[in-house]
Amino acid sequence: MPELPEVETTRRGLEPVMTGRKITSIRVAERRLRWPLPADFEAALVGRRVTGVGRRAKYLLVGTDAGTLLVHLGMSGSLRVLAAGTAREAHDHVDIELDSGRAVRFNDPRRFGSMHFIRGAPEHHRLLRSLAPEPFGADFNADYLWSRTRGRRVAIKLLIMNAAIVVGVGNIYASEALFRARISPRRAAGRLSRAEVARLVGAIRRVLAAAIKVGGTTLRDYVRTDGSPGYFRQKLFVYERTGAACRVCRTPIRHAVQGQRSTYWCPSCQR
DNA sequence: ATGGGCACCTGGCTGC
DNA sequence: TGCAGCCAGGTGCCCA
Repeated sequence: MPELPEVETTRRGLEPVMTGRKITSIRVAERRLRWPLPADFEAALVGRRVTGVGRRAKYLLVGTDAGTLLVHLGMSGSLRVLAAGTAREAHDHVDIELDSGRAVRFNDPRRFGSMHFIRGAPEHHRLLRSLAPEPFGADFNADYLWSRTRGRRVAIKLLIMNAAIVVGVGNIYASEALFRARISPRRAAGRLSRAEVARLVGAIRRVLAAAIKVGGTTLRDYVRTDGSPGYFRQKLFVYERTGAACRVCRTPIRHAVQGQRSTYWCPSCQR
């Protein structure tokens, strides 16, 4: 699902709805998420006041006066804002009801998503402490990516999807960023030139920013907090376009599997 | 350390 | 119509 642009779009939808509100009740229909919800999950959250909604990598961090609710959307998760009491549908697993009369509802058909309540500093949580720099952060730059690619034989596409190198780049935006940087996804990371590395840093930033602007990419399950889709799908150059004409040079887009994930690229534009 | 592969889960689509 | 097989925005963990 959701890569950084979809998670950031969700964050922006939740922030004005949740900040300053008190959590009046938590209704759980399914505890078996990627990690089962603990027995004290509801009690830990009820009565807490939300201080803000942040994001780290593809995680949402709902800050409260007593700890942080950590949410991951997995492959198929979404969070929607509804009136409290709206009838539940398939795969609606958790409702967070607020004192405004609204509810934030977690839906996730595949249940690869997760929720945790963290009492201490979230950055020390095991799921967050080893994460690489944010793509929009000053510490993600050409010097950094240059040093992290040297000596690496993995394909560059797999490297930029590695959350120990840079966070937020998933299967769609990895292919799209490499197209925009004119680099073949199959190149060994360590063989990229300095100029190519610099191009790639810029391309990752630009494609993620452009996707955030239009609410992310909806392929199947993802929706924004108001239920509307993201519109970046119309701007994809290569993802899921196997055999179609490259939008730049008309060469048929190619497909291959890397690390058990589909990769798409233009064999003419990308070298 | 690095690289490769599997597992978790449900639904939608294809082809026989 | 039924069903097997394959594919899908992620990532933690295990093995060599």
